[in-house]
Amino acid sequence: MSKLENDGSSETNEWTDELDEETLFIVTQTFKAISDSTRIRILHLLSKREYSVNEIATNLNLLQPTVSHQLRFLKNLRLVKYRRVGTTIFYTCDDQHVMDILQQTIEHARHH
Amino acid sequence: MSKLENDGSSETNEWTDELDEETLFIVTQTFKAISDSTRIRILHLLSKREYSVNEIATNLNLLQPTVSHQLRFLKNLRLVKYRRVGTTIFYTCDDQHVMDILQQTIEHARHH
DNA sequence: AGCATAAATAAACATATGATCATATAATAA
DNA sequence: TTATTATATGATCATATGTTTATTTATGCT
Repeated sequence: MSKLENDGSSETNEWTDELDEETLFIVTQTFKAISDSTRIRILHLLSKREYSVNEIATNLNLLQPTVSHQLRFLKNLRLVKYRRVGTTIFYTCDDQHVMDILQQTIEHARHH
Repeated sequence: MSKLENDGSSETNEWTDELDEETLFIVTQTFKAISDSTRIRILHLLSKREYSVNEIATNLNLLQPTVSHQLRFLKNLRLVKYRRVGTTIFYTCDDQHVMDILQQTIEHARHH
């Protein structure tokens, strides 16, 4: 039996398994999302409460289109979601796993 | 008192604290290291046991300079370490925190 | 020393990425 | 409908990143 197959007859140790293309893609995309300082600052801000695009721009001293662009990136990866109130759009975090990893790593970095 | 200062008179909630530049830099660098498919494949391979540069290249079907290049990146961030045996250099993982996060995220990605 | 093997480095190139400026769209109010 | 506000989108540009080819360095062997 090739090591790419698995008939279920034995324990599967996921840690030592080969990485398939799709998994690899998801993982790279996930980490790319949180490997840019602007996106990290946005996510970190949103971890507190919801913010509108303009509020994010003001708070982080960024241009509105910059924020909008990065929010689209985060939205495509379903890391944030939004709700509309009139012409204003409020964004919030939508992936606890990623936020946990981010927070974990921020604390790890601070302690060094 | 500015919010950048802290006299220790109150509880410090690190989650809501501002992100200082240095922390931000460390975090971005850390995630950049694991947001490239080649580096992920190398780290994933090294999670099993130590490998020489050539073994990595052969296993992952990469050119030797490509592997060497990425290992230097990982070494600079102290994510891997090495030992020399003659002309051969064996690399191993050297950051359990990052390896944990990587493995966590691989499993998270696989389950979707 | 001369040669072979393993790894590192340098230079060149193509591609990806993020910020910015200008403009378009959407919702609301007058 | 027109004006206003908030957000999104498109185009451009500069920079960053990853791979490749060629070469260099380091070690060990005869």
